[in-house]
Amino acid sequence: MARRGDTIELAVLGLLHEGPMHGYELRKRLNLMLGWGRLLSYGSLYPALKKMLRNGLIEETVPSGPQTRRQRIVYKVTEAGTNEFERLMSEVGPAAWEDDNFDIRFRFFSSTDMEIRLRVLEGRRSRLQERLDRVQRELSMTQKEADRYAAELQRHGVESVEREVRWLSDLINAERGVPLQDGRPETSQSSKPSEKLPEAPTTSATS
Amino acid sequence: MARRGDTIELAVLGLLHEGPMHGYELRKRLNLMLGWGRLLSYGSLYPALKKMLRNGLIEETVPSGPQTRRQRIVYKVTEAGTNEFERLMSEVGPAAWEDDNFDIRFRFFSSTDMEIRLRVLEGRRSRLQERLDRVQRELSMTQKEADRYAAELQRHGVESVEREVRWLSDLINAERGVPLQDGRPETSQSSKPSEKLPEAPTTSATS
DNA sequence: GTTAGCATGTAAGGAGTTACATGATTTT
DNA sequence: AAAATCATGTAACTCCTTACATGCTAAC
Repeated sequence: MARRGDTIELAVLGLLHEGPMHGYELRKRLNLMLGWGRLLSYGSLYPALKKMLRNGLIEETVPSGPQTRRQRIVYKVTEAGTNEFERLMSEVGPAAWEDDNFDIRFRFFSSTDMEIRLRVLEGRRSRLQERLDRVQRELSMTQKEADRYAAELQRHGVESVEREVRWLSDLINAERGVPLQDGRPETSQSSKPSEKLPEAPTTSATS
Repeated sequence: MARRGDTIELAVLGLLHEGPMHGYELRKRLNLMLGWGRLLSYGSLYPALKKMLRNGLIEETVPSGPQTRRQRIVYKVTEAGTNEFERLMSEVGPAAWEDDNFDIRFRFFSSTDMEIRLRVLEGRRSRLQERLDRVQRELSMTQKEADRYAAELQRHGVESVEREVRWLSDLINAERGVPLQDGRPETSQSSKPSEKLPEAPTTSATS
């Protein structure tokens, strides 16, 4: 389970956990956090919502009060939905450290406990590290890329992934409660996540 | 035209331009440059090659010399393929600055002239800038994101895109022949592409 | 001899985008 | 009055991934 397709589901469950919402609103929020890349289309959001309705993960209510705007369908999580959300969030396998999937999970990290958080963070880090190693290894076997643009692309790519790895390391240290950690002094100006963000409510919302 | 699906086609044409190759080899190289993300599967490469064969963009030859390994099918570009490659590379519309598409184009920048390069680079930069503006605007409307992880994700996302924008700016300056440019002094340690990489062979390889 | 890597393919299925379709409400 | 934004949805299509299927060669 937890294949790529469950990404939207996880995100929707997480967002609805913060309060009932209608589709349009959901899409806007999703686009704000989803990968900074492509936008989520209605053509994939609404069918996903219908599917979740069928599976009983969410409920729809059409508010009959004074309608400011057009009829809006407000969704909220059911108990089954909460269970499913917790189940999905506690999956720590490879699927959990895929790009989009990781971002969503991270966004809702407050809903899991530290153990899960650490596993996901470390999983993602080692996945990125592998990628880096593989590229660097294969790069040394091939000739030094005569083309300047190809070389620049490669350099930039490696640098980006390295930054990402440092970011993850900082987060892992913060989770473990390491206040600032010495680290390698030359790269110490890397990121330093907002505060320290260690300890956090271990309670997963079981309302 | 130039929808998402043409990305593989463009990449294959570009690579074969640097010399004939068989599928397995092609895949390896593609994976080295393609987005640093997901790997390209055989299930999408081989069908793509077949399609290009049908369209006459490439030719296959089974080398009958001493076979070290198993039978390998070596592909090379046809004249039609070269034309198509040049046509694709000179498209400067929005599709050209999509993530993967941009990377591929950049990789083969040597095959186009500076005007095209500048348009693609600037297009991508403004696309990223838009994204940044939209997020920052919507962020100021919503409350300040109470959740620490949500906030951290946002911060990191913004920072990454900002870095990308600086990278593109440096490249644009380099293209224009600006040696180092003053810029804002605090962010001057940003990237500085390998050399200056201005001028480049305007000749597109016409076999 | 058996595992690992080279090498090429096909079939089924999933996920999401594009384009279409509709209509209310608010702002200019 | 027009344009923009809110709001929900469907159908067709494209693309890619997964899993399967095959078989050679090199290394252990």
